[in-house]
Amino acid sequence: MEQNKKVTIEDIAARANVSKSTVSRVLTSTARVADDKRAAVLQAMSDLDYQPNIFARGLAGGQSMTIGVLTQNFGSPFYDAILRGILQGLDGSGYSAIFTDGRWARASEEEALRTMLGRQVDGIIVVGGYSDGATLAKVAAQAPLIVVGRKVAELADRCLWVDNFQAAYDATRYLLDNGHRRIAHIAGALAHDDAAARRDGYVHALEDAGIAVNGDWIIEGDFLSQSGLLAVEMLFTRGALFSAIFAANDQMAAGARLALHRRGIRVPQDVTLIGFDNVADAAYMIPPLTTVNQPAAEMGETAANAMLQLLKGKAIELPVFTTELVLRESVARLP
Amino acid sequence: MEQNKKVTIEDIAARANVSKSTVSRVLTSTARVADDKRAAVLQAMSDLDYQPNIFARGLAGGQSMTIGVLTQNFGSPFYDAILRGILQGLDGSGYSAIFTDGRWARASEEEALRTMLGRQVDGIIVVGGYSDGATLAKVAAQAPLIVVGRKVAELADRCLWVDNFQAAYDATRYLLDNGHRRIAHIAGALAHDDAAARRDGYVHALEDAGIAVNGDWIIEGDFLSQSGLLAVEMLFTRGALFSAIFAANDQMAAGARLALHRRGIRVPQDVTLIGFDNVADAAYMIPPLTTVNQPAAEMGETAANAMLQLLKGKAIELPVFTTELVLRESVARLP
DNA sequence: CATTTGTTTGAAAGCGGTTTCATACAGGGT
DNA sequence: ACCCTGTATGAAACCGCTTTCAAACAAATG
Repeated sequence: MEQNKKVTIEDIAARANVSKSTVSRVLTSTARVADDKRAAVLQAMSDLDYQPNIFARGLAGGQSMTIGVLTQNFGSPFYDAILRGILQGLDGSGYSAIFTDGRWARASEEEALRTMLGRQVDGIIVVGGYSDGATLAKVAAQAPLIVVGRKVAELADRCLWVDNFQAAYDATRYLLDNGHRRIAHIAGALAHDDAAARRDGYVHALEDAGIAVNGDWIIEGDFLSQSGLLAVEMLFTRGALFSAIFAANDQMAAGARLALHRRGIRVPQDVTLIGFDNVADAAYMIPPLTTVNQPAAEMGETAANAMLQLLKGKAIELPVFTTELVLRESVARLP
Repeated sequence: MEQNKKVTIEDIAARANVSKSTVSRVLTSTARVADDKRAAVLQAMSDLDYQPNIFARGLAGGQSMTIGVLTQNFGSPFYDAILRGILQGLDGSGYSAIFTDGRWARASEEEALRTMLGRQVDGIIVVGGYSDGATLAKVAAQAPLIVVGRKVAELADRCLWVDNFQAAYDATRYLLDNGHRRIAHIAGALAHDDAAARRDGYVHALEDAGIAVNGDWIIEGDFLSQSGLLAVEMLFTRGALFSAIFAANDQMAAGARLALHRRGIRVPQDVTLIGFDNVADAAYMIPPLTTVNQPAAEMGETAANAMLQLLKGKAIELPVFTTELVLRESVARLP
């Protein structure tokens, strides 16, 4: 059952009465091969259930047919959606993805990048992360690089991102339009550019509406549910009398929701809640959460396709992804 | 910035005044090397920032230092937790993981397995999936194989699983102990062994309690939230007067929860709800969901470690993972 | 018919490591 | 001294495929 140990190109060559070279040629279709020989080779390959050895190929051709994906915090709904999109986009291309987890720590990220390079990946897709522009630029010099979910100044044309500032501004604006004036914000880890941009969007929307921003009403979380819960507790401790909360992501919104629930505060009748990301679960929160949609899977897929283009040596033009507010049931209109 | 194109073993050899062979020896530590030469080699390697070429190594040594992970439905919270565990377990071992998504379709699964084998992965970890035992056994003959989250008869000693029957039995039993007699079940896709086992556990618990099982009260879902919602609608359509619902996973429980919410039915005051998996979000549902915990990340990590053992040629002894009921706030005690 | 041009094909040289095998050398024993 | 062992090292073969290079042959040109 396993003596089919290794069928090599040579076996195929022998069976088809041609040389290795010819077999290789039909394999890579880099040169014209007479129809009959090509047929013979193909036949032999299927007869012997031939499977080219990726390593030999990689060694000789310099192509690994592998693209490395650096992700953070594997298992978070938003990033996973991006990853799924990447896998989807790579599907059928002959390229496989190898994942490494940077865990939101600069050191492991750089380590991960090194490993990938050492594995001769043909390209690298970086999803989020903290690694600085200079580091990424250096990596980009060694292999095609695409950054998704983040904007890096040094690599602007290789980044796939959404305008977090504008999205947060719009979300806040929506709250204002619904009559809310006392709006608290649960920010993400502010070391994140995304988190900072969202906070800024919130701040500017308030300012533009002529509302004084109260620093006490902005609590920094870490994007995890627990921090959303804690943030609400903190707000109460500070005596904040808010009518609405804008959370920088859905998970924190869920945490906030629970904190409110524990105090018997109804959403949206007593307090309005709005999230960010539109992860799958948001639609099943109680009540279903109004949130800002980021087309995560689509971004991942686009990243993969762009990478494929890059590998073919073509130029790429990255689209700007737009967010949109998904209206559900967690926002109340104030009289 | 990128002319360090390729530092090869030969460069190291030259710089350290030794032969390729010696360099290789210190690289793989397969043979004794004089201390001074070893030092010289090490020095040269760090001087030149040497990074061995994985492909050359794989070709020559037959080791790819890669382990393939076949997953399903990338992005589902439960499976992602397992994947995270795998990554964690592999960390620092020198092995990297390459992921492929089987999408819960037999055909793509087999396709994925083929690709992995073609990529000469050193081992394969299968997470869930439908592929039948015979297929997996065949794969196992070609590379070390570990199956997690599923029990395959042909490969019993290579499977990491939890006793779904017992877990479901216990969960149902818990409901019974709390005075519930009218318990509905939202099953997973029954083509899944897991889903079937959970359903059976539910059925047996009822029978053992002398309660007649009503087929109308068992609705088959597909493990996604939406199906949980639909299931509840279906139950109402069928006129089921249940006091509790046991959902085969947390996502369907969330869907069910929303359906109840829409009808103004309170949980747990009016209807009790219990889930399965204990995904991260379960603790943040409204109310926090009582559910069966499966140590997903731990299972993943164990799978990775077991794989590492297998690759070292050691025998493995897979632990049996136990589930436990996580008591939260979605279950009410009936008088 | 000789010569040029073009196309298909095979031989052979890598790609960068690992591993076998033989050699050189240092000790040990008698 | 002489032979036997044992060990560190280098030379060379090899892993399976890609790719250059040149040869062989066919067709086209004058």
